[in-house]
Amino acid sequence: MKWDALEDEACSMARTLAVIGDRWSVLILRECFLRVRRFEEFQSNLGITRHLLADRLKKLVRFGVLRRTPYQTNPKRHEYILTQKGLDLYPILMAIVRWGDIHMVDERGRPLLYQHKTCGKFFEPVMICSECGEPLHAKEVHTHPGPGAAVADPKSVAARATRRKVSSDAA
Amino acid sequence: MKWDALEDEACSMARTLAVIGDRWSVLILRECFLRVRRFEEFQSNLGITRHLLADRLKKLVRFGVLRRTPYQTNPKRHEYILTQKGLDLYPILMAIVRWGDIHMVDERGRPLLYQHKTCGKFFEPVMICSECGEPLHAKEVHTHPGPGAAVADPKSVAARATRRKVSSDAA
DNA sequence: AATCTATAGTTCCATAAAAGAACTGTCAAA
DNA sequence: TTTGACAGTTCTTTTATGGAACTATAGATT
Repeated sequence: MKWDALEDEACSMARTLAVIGDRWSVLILRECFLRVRRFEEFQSNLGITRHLLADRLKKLVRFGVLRRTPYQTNPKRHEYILTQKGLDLYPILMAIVRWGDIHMVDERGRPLLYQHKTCGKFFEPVMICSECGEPLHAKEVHTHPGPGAAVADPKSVAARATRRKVSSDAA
Repeated sequence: MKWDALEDEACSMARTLAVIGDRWSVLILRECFLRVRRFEEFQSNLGITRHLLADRLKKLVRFGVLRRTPYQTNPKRHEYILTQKGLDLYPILMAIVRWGDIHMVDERGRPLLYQHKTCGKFFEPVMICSECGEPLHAKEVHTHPGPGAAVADPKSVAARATRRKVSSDAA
C-alpha cells in the first residue's frame, strides 16, 4: 500500500493513521505532551535517527498537528509546538496508555499515575457514551453509514460495517 | 531502535506500541472488530501482502490480542478471534476514529455514525476522568511516578514526566 | 480420474524505508 | 581560534515491505 492513500479512504481510522500510524509519530507526540519542543531533545530522548526525525516533524507540521515556530534569530531556530489539533490527540494517547497500564504492566506496577487538576483525584481515563454516560464496550455499539460513507464500494469500511454491524458481536 | 525493546520500557505507551505500533496492526484490528476472522478475508479487505499478514497475525496472537482457533479439520483451518485483551483495545480505536471524525473529514461528512445499543442513541465517544466524570483535557492532568517508574534513569518517561508535569501546560 | 476451487500459508526477488554515522552551516561563548 | 549548541543533510548499510508465484490439503465438479 502507498501510505499516502490512507488519507483518502472513507474511514476516519485510516485517515488518522495517515497522520500518526507509524512507529515514531506517537512517540514523538508523547514527547510533545512532555513539553519537548526542540529537535535535539526529541532526538536524544527517543534515539530516533536525525533523518527520520526531520521527516516526521515535517509530516506532523504538514498535517497541522505541530506548528514550527521561531524562538530565536541569528541563527534561526525553530521549535515544534502542539496545535489544538495536536492537543486533541490526547485521548488517543491516554487510551493507549490505559490499555498498557491494564495489560502490559510488569510485577512492579504502573510507571505513571495521573491526577486530574480540576478535581484533584488520581483517576483512570474512561471512554463513555456522550449520550448516556456509560462506559463503552465493543459489543454494545451499532454502526451506520454516515453522509461521507462510500457505500457504493462494497469493500469500503462503511459498506462492510453496515452489513455486519461493526463490533456488535465481535469475538 | 530495535522495536522489541519497546516492550521493556517503563512506559505503558511504549509497551502498547510494541503490540499495535506499526502501520498494519491497527487496520487488522479494525477488521477484527468488523468480525473478519480469516486469513483470506483480511488479505483481500486490506490489500496487505500475505507475508506481512501472516507475520502480524502471529504477533497479535503472541501478545494475546487474538486467539487462533481451529474451525475445521481436514484440512486444518484456523480463524483469528479477539480475546478480552483484544476487545479492550476498543477505546483506542474509537479514540482514533473520533479524532479523524473531527479533524480529517472531507466536505461530505463522517463515514460512519455510532449508535449505543444500551441507550439507543447516536453518540460520540468521550474520554472522561473516572473520578469526577468531566471530559479530559491535556492541560488538566498532572503526572506522578507510579510503583513501576524507572525514576533512577533520568531519561525515562517517568523521570521526565515528574520533572515537567506531563502535558500540564503543553503547547 | 482429472481438474477446479478455497484456504492458509511460504518462498523468492526487487524495491523502499530505516539505522547509523559522519558532515554542514550558523552563531555565541570561552 | 577553538569549542560547543543547534538543526538539520548526506552517505552507506541493513532491514522491512511489496508483489508475484508456489505449496499443501481436501472437498466439489466434470
